[in-house]
Formats: sequence, C-alpha cells, structure tokens
Amino acid sequence: MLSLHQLTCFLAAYEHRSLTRAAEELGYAQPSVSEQIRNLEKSLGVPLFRRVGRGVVPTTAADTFRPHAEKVLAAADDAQRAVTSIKSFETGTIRFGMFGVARLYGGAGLVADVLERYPGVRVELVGRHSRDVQEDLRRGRLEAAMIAVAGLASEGMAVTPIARDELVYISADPERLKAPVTAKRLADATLVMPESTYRDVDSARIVLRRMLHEAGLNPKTRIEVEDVETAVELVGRGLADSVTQKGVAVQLLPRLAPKAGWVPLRPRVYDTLAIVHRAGATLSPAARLMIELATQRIQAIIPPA
Amino acid sequence: MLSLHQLTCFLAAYEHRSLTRAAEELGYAQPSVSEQIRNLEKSLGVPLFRRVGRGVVPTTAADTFRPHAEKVLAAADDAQRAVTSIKSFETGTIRFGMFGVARLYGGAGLVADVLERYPGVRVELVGRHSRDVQEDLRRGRLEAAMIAVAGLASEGMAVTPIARDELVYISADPERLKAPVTAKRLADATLVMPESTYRDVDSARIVLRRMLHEAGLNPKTRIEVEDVETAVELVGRGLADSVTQKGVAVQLLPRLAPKAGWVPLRPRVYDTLAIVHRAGATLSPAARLMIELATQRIQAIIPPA
DNA sequence: CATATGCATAGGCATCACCTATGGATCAGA
DNA sequence: TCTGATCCATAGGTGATGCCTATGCATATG
Repeated sequence: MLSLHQLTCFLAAYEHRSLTRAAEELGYAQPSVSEQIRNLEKSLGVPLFRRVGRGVVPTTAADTFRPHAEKVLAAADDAQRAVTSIKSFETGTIRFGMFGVARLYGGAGLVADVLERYPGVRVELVGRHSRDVQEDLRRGRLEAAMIAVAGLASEGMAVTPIARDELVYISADPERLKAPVTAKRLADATLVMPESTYRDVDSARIVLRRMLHEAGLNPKTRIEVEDVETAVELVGRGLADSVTQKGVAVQLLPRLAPKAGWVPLRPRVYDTLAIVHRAGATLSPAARLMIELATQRIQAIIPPA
Repeated sequence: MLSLHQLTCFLAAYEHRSLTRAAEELGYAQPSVSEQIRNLEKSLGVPLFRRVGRGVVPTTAADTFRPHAEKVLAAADDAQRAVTSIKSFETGTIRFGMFGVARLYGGAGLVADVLERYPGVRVELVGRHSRDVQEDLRRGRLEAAMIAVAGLASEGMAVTPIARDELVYISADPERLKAPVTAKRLADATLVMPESTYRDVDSARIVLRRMLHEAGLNPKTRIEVEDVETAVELVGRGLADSVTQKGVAVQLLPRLAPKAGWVPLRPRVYDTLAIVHRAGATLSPAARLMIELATQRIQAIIPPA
C-alpha cells in the first residue's frame, strides 16, 4: 500500500542521493528510511535506487516517479492548507440556519459583517421558516440556527434564548390603536396573518392561539398570506389588521404601511428568538461566529430575553 | 499525520453518507473506518461529519476538503500507473551502456528495435568508450552494458561473454594482405591506431600489446587518431596500415576505404564483447530487454564466443 | 593498508490498524 | 407507544508496522 510517508522518504533520498542524508533531514534513523524505500519499491514492483556500495543512485524508474511523487505531496499539502484556511475563516462555507423573517432583523447586515471580516468565506443563510430550520437541525444538515420558538421544549435540542420579541397589534385605524388589544378584541378583529403554509407550526401563531385559548376564545383569521410584507401591505390599505413581532412592525410599517401603527397586546405575549443546536454538540468556530454576530444584531433591535 | 488511507475512507464515507456503507465498500469493519475518519479529523483539526443518530452528515469543511482529497488520490494513482507503465515498457527511459564502436555493430538498429516494440520509451545509449562505461557501471550510474573486455577479470563485476571479435590487419597494399600477419611483421608495419585518448586501456590495444610482447617485440604506432573512421580512411589512402575488429573492417572498409582489404593475424587474436553488470545485481526488465536485443544483433554479425 | 562512510540486517519496543463484541441513539412500523 | 432494525461509538485483544540501537559488509579515501 502506497503511503505519503514513503513518498516523503523517497524524495529526500532522491535529492540527497543518500539514505543517511535523507534520514538526517527527516529526523529519522537511517534504517527507517531504508525500510520505507524498500517497502515503496516492493509496492511499486520496481527498484528505485541502485545500492552501490557507498551511496545510492536513482534508477530511470525513480526519475520517472519523482515528479509524480512531488505532485502527490503537493496535492496533500494543498488539501491540508484548504482545511487550515477554513479553520481561520480564510475560506470555506459558513452555513447557518435562520428563520424567514430574520432578514428583517438585519440578516443582510449579518452577512455583510461576515464577508467584511472574512473576505474569503461563502455564507449560506438557509431555512425559509423556523420549522424547516428545525427539521434541518434534526437531520444534521445544519449545525446551528437562530429561530423563533414558541415553547422552549424541543426534543434533543439545546435551546439558548437570545431575545424576547413582543407580539403587537398593527392596524391602519387609529381608533384601534388607542388602547392595548385584549384577547376578546383580537378574536373579533378582521385579521390577515402571514406564513399560511406554516400556520399550524408558526411560533407566533402558537403563542396567539394559546393566548386566545386561555380566554376561552377561538381564533379566526380572515386572510392568509405567505409573506409578512404582503400582510403588512394589506394592513396599510386598511383591509385588515394583524399581529406581528414588534421588531417586524418597527422595520416594515414605515416602509410598507406609513399610515398604520402598532399597539401592545394585553396581556403582553412574546415570541422567543433562540439559538438552537443539537444537544451535546461541540460547535464549530464558524457556528460560534455566526451566533455571536447574529446575537449582537438582534439584541441591537430588540431587548435580550 | 495525513495518510492516503484516511482519504480513501473519507471519500467513501462522504459518498455513502454512512460509515457502515463505506466500510462495506472498502472491505473493512465499521469501527475501522470510524477510527480512520476520527484520526483524519484530529489531524486536520476540523470535524468532517456530524454524527446524527443514524448516519453521518458532511460538514462544510468536508465539502471543501473533498475535491482536494480526490486530487491527492488521483495523483497517487497517476504515480503508480506511471511506474506500472515503466514495468511494461509503455513509457520510461531505458539507459544502456555501450562502447563507442557499438554503432558499427548495429547500434542504431538496436535503438530502432526498441522504439518499434515499445513506442513510448526513451532510449539512452551511453558511453563513448568501454573504459567510460565500466566507470559508470562501477559508480552505479549504469545498470548494465555491453562492452569490449580485454581480459575477463573485472573487479566486482559479472561479465558474460557474448561474442569473440577477431582482430584483423587492414591495408590498402595487396602485397601485405597475401598472408596472415605475424607479430614480427606487425612490429615492422607503419600503423595508425584509433582511440588515442584511451590508448592505455583500450581492449584491442591490450590484446595487441600482449601478442607482441609474447613475441619479444615492442609495439610502435606511427599515427594516433581518435575515431575509427579516421583511421580507416588513412588506411584507405595508403598512408598506414591498422589493426581493427573484423566486424569493424567488414562494416567500414567498403565505405571508407574501397581499395583496402583485410587479412587475419597469426596467431589469431580476439577482442571479447561481453555483457557486464555489478556482481549479484538483479537486472531490471529494461536491462534484460536491451541485453537480449543487443546480443541478437551482435551475434548476427560476428560469431558467438 | 587503515580509517571513514554508507547501506543492510537483526532484534526489540511502542504504536497503529484491524478485528469482534457490545452499548446507546434513532428511525420505521406494528 | 413500544419493538426491532439500523448505525455509530467504545472497549479490548491481536497482528502488523514504524522506529530505534547495534552491528556487519562493502566501498571510498588518505
């Protein structure tokens, strides 16, 4: 079986035309190098050196073999360097899970942060929705993620809360923003809600359902849309009201629904943003980097949990 | 320490996304592959797979590492193939020692034989004179050679006689070719001899000196030249006579000295052509090939020893 | 001819690669 | 929800391998 070590010994011996000299260079005893060369010759089936009393002389087979051996070692070096540069974020890909509305909390800025600090890296922010991200985490396709969690209990996962994002009521009707919105008023409102595909598993929905359920009420949503922007725009046109994360309201209302405003719920309810990864896993430097940066950004917008 | 074996295991595991499957493909037990991967990760300092309950999932580091690993193994394959093709004479260099006048015995045809049978090989016929060739053999720069030897004794060398090349007297004067030339007549003749640089070690000279010495005579050479062709031309012009190998006479006289002819010496003396290599050495296939072909060619011209 | 140099061999020790057996975690199906 | 199957990790044992020191043999050098 060919080995890199044999190639190293071969090249040293070839260059020095001496096993003893090669052994010195490599820091081994002479018989060790001798053995490596012998094994290499055996596995190749061709003598590489003629033992001529004092010193060794490469055969033409060795002449032919040498550039190939050098290429192999160079490739091996390359491979190691590639990984080393990953460790120091000089290159490689950083894949991090984030829920869909993460971009509203500065997802683009987060990516920019990473790219600026580490010009060589690729960044992937994956996961349209917390639900998908959780699935990816469970399957091991993702190492870590920042997602919204309704409850803190998640099977086999380590969940580290980062921030509490309050859910607020948004409306284009100033009348409805004069006082905090109770469960009863919420149940009576005409609501547009995003994440229609994930209506059953969306953490904001779960929190709201829980709130209404405690008041003995059933939620009924008038309009279901897929993305938050659309929901906010509909609110801006006065076609419906909605409930969304305060961070989202702050980010989107001025742009998409200038006439609309927001008011807290009563009682106040919160969505929890958390770092999630498999319980017991040792996080890679890349993951830790993303967690640190993402946490900073989030907490700059909404208060820590 | 990085090893090719680790890379093989890594690639198998990467492709199958399973250590068990990789082990099956490679014909090992599962823990063996597991250990190789673990060692590879340790030596790289980066985890390559996330162990996720059932199965393993490559990290982005593994994604980056994979093409490099493939390149290393491909280069290693190349290296081995290169040597294999040397063994079967598909490529590589065949270096063989031959004395200077070998070309007169079909040296060019010998090279042509090799090139025709093995289109990929390079051929080197080295050694201007037997003396140089012997030195190269002694130093290990040559594996084997066909040379002219005066005596059969050569320190530490295995000498296999191939052919006996008779030394003959050549002259442009028909009178001097009527009868075999004795030592006495030889001592009286005006002679031109080649190989002036090697006059002391040239085997033909040695044989002649021996012959004259036994007759109580001293050799005196009128003209010294370096190459055989010049000597033969001078004979052709009648300026001197010479002694040369019968094979040379047959090859060169018609071309360079049409009016000259040759006659045996009395007693007859012979130069010996022999295969020479270091005693106890195992000859490579390339060397054996050259020996076989060279022997055929020589024996087609002059009788076997 | 004596000495120095360089490779091969022998013998011993530590490490490594591989094996089997087993335990823990997860996934699929009853 | 429980059970069996699957898959990885760990443990412990065995043989091979790598490396060492000591030594012998051949060759080059003064």
